[in-house]
Amino acid sequence: MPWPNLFPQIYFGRMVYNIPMNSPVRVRIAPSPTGYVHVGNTYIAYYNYIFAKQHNGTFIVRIDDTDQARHVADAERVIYRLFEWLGLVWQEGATIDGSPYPPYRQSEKIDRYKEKANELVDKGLAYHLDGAIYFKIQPGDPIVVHDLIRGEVVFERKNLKDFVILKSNGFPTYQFATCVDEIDHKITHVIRGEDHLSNTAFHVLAITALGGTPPMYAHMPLLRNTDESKLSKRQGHVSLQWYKDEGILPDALKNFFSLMGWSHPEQKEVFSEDEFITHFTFEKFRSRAPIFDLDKLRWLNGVKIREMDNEQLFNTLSSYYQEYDQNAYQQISANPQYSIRVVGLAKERLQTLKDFWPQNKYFYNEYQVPTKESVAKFISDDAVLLQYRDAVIALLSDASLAWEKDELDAKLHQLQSSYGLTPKQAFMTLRLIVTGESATPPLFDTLEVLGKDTVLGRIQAYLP
RNA sequence: GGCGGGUUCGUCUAGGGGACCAGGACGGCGGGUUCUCAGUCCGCAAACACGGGUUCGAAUCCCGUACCCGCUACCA
Repeated sequence: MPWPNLFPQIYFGRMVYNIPMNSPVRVRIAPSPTGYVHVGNTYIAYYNYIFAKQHNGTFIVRIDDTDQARHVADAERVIYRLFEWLGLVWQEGATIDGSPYPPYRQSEKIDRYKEKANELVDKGLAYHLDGAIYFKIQPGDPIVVHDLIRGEVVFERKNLKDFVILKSNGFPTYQFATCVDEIDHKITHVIRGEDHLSNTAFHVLAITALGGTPPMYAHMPLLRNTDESKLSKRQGHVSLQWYKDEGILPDALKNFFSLMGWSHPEQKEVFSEDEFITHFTFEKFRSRAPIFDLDKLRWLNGVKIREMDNEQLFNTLSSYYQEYDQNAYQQISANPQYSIRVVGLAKERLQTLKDFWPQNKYFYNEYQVPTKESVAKFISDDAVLLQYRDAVIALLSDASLAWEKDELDAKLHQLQSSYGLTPKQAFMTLRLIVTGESATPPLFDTLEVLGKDTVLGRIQAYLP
């Protein structure tokens, strides 16, 4: 058994406990299976994932389930499913066969923690008290931890108290289990929330006492609500599931995460994950806790939607509705070629995937005849309306008319002026009758996509 | 209370002694495009927490103060 390394090392002329290692990067995220995935943890998970990817390292998912009371059945699967949705790919964990340092669930290594705690007792570095095991803070120099984001953080030992590593019920404390896992999993960089910064002195001490080399740390700021409090369930949308349900794209969420605390060297707001990876560095990372701004996320989501080509977007919408709305899914997927054209028109008006169906269902079998009052706002005289309607029917029924937007535009404009109607009167009326809506894509594009049969059918069926 | 972290437009941020009467983005407001809603383009309002230093010169460096967050659990 190697004697533990109890001494700090010289780094940049100072005694620090953690020094950069030459070994390949290994990072981890340690979610608790509570039944939902917190968006703040996801933010941190993303930076772990990015950092690993940037260094051709390993991203590990470890399940932090020592807290039996909070354990929810299936909750672990929820984590994996949502991480997969976001595109966070991990290389090691309970789900990956052949992962080299199992187990990856803390609940499966309770004996290991116990054994390690007893080892520290044997070495005189910890002691029994009231049935628990305490780690002894030895007197000595201040503990200097090098943090990738905050620089050197100094802890005086006199401000530290002996801490419990093994509870009297035989379970390890979170603090201790983490330290053992950091060593067992050969973690080189711990990227985690700022709420753990104060405890880092313990971690560094415990890891050193256990014979390990403390990893590099990066303590990320905690996301906040609009009132600047820590992002909580009560106020914001903290569940990752919510973002998925709303129809936020993984790319948009990730791009948004990368804008919180970090900024692109060219001040770009919209960029890809690959671009983020090529430019990212913790040195330029702000330690201020950002407020999660849903408006900007929505804007970004709209931009990402518009960046997709029509077919790609159609596929994305199709699988979204397959999960969330069977009726919409059936109708959208019944005729992909048609839907792709609809998507082309709908695209510029979408902020989220969820917006698509309510905004565009009149392109399918969900047409609602407009109320008399809504049409009367544009043409109030029934006789005029009927005349105009019949003229439109005659025009559109003409077999020699090319069913194409420019042609429709030209011919319908001719008709509109010959009837002495303003463009607004003529076209809003038509829009209302054909779509049932007052807000749609440009009228002639809409007519073209809807097709002659549907358009004529709806106009003919309309009675003032 | 002690300890640790933080503080530039409402929000995300750029900036790190003179290039800053502080730049970009979201949101807001106004306008152009137009048959609506969007999109897009143009423009406007909007910030260096406070007080002392250091300096010819401070958003930037130093010291205090205030406020916010975290830790201070046999929670994670």
